[in-house]
Amino acid sequence: MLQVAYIRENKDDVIKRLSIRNIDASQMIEDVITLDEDRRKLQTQLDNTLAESNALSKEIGNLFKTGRAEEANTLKAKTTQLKEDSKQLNESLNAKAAELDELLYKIPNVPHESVPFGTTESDNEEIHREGDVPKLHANALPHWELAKKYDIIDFELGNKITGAGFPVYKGKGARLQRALIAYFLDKNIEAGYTEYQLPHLVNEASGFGTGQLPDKEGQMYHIGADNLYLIPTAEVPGTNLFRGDLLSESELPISITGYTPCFRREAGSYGAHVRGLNRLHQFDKVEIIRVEHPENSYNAFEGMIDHVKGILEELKLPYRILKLCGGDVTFASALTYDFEVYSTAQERWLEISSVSNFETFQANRLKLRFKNSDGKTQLCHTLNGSSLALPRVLAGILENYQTEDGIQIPEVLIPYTGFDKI
RNA sequence: GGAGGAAUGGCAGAGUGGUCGAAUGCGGCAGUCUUGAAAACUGUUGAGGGUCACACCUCCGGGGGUUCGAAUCCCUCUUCCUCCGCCA
Repeated sequence: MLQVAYIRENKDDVIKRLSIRNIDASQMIEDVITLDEDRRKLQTQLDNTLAESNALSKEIGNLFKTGRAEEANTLKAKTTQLKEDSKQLNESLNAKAAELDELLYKIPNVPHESVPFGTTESDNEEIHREGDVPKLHANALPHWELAKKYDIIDFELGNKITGAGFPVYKGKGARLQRALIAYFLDKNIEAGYTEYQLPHLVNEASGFGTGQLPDKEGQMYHIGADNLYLIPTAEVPGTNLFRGDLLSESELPISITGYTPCFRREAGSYGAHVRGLNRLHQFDKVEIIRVEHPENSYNAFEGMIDHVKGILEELKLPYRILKLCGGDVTFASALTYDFEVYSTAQERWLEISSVSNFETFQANRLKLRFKNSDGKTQLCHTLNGSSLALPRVLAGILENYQTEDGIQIPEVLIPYTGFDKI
């Protein structure tokens, strides 16, 4: 959520930069400013009314104490009207504030100045490409065929016990999966991240904190009986760890990593290009999360990009990095780079990581602040990225490392798997 | 799941109807002393809104209520602790 004070002071700039997302926010911004003015006027009126009745109450107390009950009772009568006024003012104030909040929830983050204009993913800007696409043998298969051939992932079993999009990993498939998780976590720890094990269910307040609620409610699985949500990403519990905190400057930066399963409803997305591991309702992911000093957040962002690059290069997977255009950058993000691995057998790129700087957008909702060197409280910047999302990395490995007589295991993973071939 | 107790500032902990945004201790910050540091001493130290700055307003787990007035009384929710039951 953008800060009202920021909108007020940078009105034209906010409108201009939101236009990079291909939206005309001028009316919304005007409305925010008007609503905010109204809200402050009501607040002042309410404050004055309360001040008056506070003063009267104090006087009444004194009168009672000095035994002048009659005078006190006269004053009491005067408070009735004030009470009525403040009640009404309070109601209008709440209504106005709710209206303002509702509008603010609808305004996406202001993109970073480097974000290119664009309307769809075809306008994303490729900024880096690395690794050679292997030449596969004539009988090369897509990963869902390989999974069946080597009996390492069973999609039908998942259908039986849960439904589509809940694969069952078996034997070496399960071990490879576990190896990847351990390898990613170790790489992250080596880079200075602290490992966390996080809850897989979160409450409503957490959903609001990172921005999944109220807008994207339909993307999360909801447990009605307990009013909890299954996490769509470790970002939600991981970032909400710091909700409401007022940190000292010396506590920054905070860098954490965690492995969690992720649950996404992905309503309506069925078809050829979501086959196999390409899109699932449950998948595993290792996430990196940072809470940063605003002055350092873009350094941190670059560091996260280099870190993910390093992992992909060790795995020797061909990948590219896209800078997302205004139309594709997510609601809460100011700048997002996507990593994609080339799936040789499918002849297409698969997104395996998304690294974002949210600047103060999440921190404002989370009330995540720090005390700066001047002793002033200031919002932190939050960032996160996948390192990495498992299924598509697995798809990439299976497809790119396949040979006529089996699938090679990337060298760095062998110590984790305990075998070098499937 | 049943019975009881509790929730106060960064932490510990007092406060049971007005003078309480809140004693005291620890911690933090600044200063004195010191070559420097420690110790000691002195001062200072919650958050949000509002204002040019003051004033002023809100916040004692969340929400609601009683009262002229609530940290304090009532209702409700959440969380924690103790005991019992169940259990990986």
